[in-house]
Amino acid sequence: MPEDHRSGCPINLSLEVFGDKWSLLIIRDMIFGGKRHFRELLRSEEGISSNILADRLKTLMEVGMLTKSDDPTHKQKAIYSLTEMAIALVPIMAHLGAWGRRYLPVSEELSIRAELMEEGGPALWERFMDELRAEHLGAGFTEHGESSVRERLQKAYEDVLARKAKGRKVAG
Amino acid sequence: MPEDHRSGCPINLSLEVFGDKWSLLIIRDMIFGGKRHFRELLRSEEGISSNILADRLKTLMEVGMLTKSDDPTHKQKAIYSLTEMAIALVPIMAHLGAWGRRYLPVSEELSIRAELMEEGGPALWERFMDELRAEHLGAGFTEHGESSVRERLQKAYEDVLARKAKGRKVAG
DNA sequence: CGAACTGCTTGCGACTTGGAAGCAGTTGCG
DNA sequence: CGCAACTGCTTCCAAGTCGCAAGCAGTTCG
Repeated sequence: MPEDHRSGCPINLSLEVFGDKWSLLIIRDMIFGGKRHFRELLRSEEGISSNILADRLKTLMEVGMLTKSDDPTHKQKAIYSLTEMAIALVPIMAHLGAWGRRYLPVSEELSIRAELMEEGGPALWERFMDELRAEHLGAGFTEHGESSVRERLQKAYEDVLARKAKGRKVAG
Repeated sequence: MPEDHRSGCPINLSLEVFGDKWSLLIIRDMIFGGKRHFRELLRSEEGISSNILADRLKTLMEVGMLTKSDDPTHKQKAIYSLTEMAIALVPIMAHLGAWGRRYLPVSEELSIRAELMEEGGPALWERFMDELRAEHLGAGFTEHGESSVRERLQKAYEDVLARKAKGRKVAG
C-alpha cells in the first residue's frame, strides 16, 4: 500500500510530482525548447545546477514523465524523451503561461510564446501535442519538414529579440 | 529594477510564486473548501504545520494572491480572501485535477470534485469563479442561498463517502 | 595527442522544512 | 465570574534540501 503520499487528492498528488521550482522548467525546455540532452537542459534560462538537474531527471523518470535512451551517434550521450504523461501537461503549460503573463512581471520576448499559445487555444495545443508524440513517442525522429508549432513559437521569439535589438540601435 | 527573479518567463515566474508543495493546497482549500480562517486551513487533508502555513499566507499576501481582514464577530479572528489573481487559478486547478486523476493514484472520494470540474468544463469554471468573486471580492458575504458550485462538489464528495461506508458495512 | 565535450557525482555551507510546544489575548459556557 | 477552549501566530531545533564549485572517467573531434 503506497502510504508515501500525503493524500489521494489529485491536486496534491500533482504537486508531489512537480511541485517544486525546477521540474516543470525542465519539461518546459523539452517541450518548447526541443532539448533532449543533459547539457542542453543545463543551459536553461534560469541556470539550473547540474546536481539538481540530475536529481530531477531521475525523479521525473521514476514517476513516469520521462524516459532515457542512448544516442546512437555518441556513446556518452543520453536522449531524454517525454512520455504521454508529460505531453499531457501542454494545456497546463499554456494556462500557466497565460496566467503568469497576466499577473506577473514577464519580459516581452519570453512571453510571446505564451501569448501565441493562448491565442491558438486548445486546437493549437492539440496539434503541438501530436507533434511532440511523433517526436518523443514515434519510431525514432519523425521530422515533418514543414513549420511545426515549436518552430513558429521559436520564430516569434526571435522576431521579438530582433525587433528589440533594432529599436535599441535606433533609439540608443 | 526587479532582479530578484530568475527570468522573465511566465512559467518560471508562476513557479516562483506557487512552485512549492503547499501554496496551491492553501488556495485549493480556500476555493474548494471555502476555508477563510487560519485554524480552518490548518486542518488540511495533508496536515500542514502552523509555521509553514503562516509563512505561506504571508508570501501569498505579498504577491497579491490573498488579502487579510478582521472578522467583525471575533477580535482575534482574521479572514483571508482570494484576489482575482487567485480566483483566476480555477482553470489551472481544474486541469491539474484532471491530469492527476488520469496519471496518479488518486482516491475516489478526493477526486470526485476533479471529475465534476472536468465534466463541467469552462462553463462551470466560470460560474464557480463568479461565485468566488461574490464571496471574496463582493461587499461582505454575498450568500445566494441556492446550490452553488462548491456545494454541489461538496455533496458529491459526501455521497461518495457515504456510498463507500455503506459498501464496507455490507461487504465487511 | 590535446582540447573540448559527454552525463553526471561529490563536498559543503547555507537555506528551508516541518513537528512540537508555547503564547498573549478572546470568547463561550456554566 | 472563572475556567476551558479557541484565536492567529511564533519560537526552537533537528533534519532535510538546495545549489555553487569543482571534479571525473570516458568519448569525440581536429
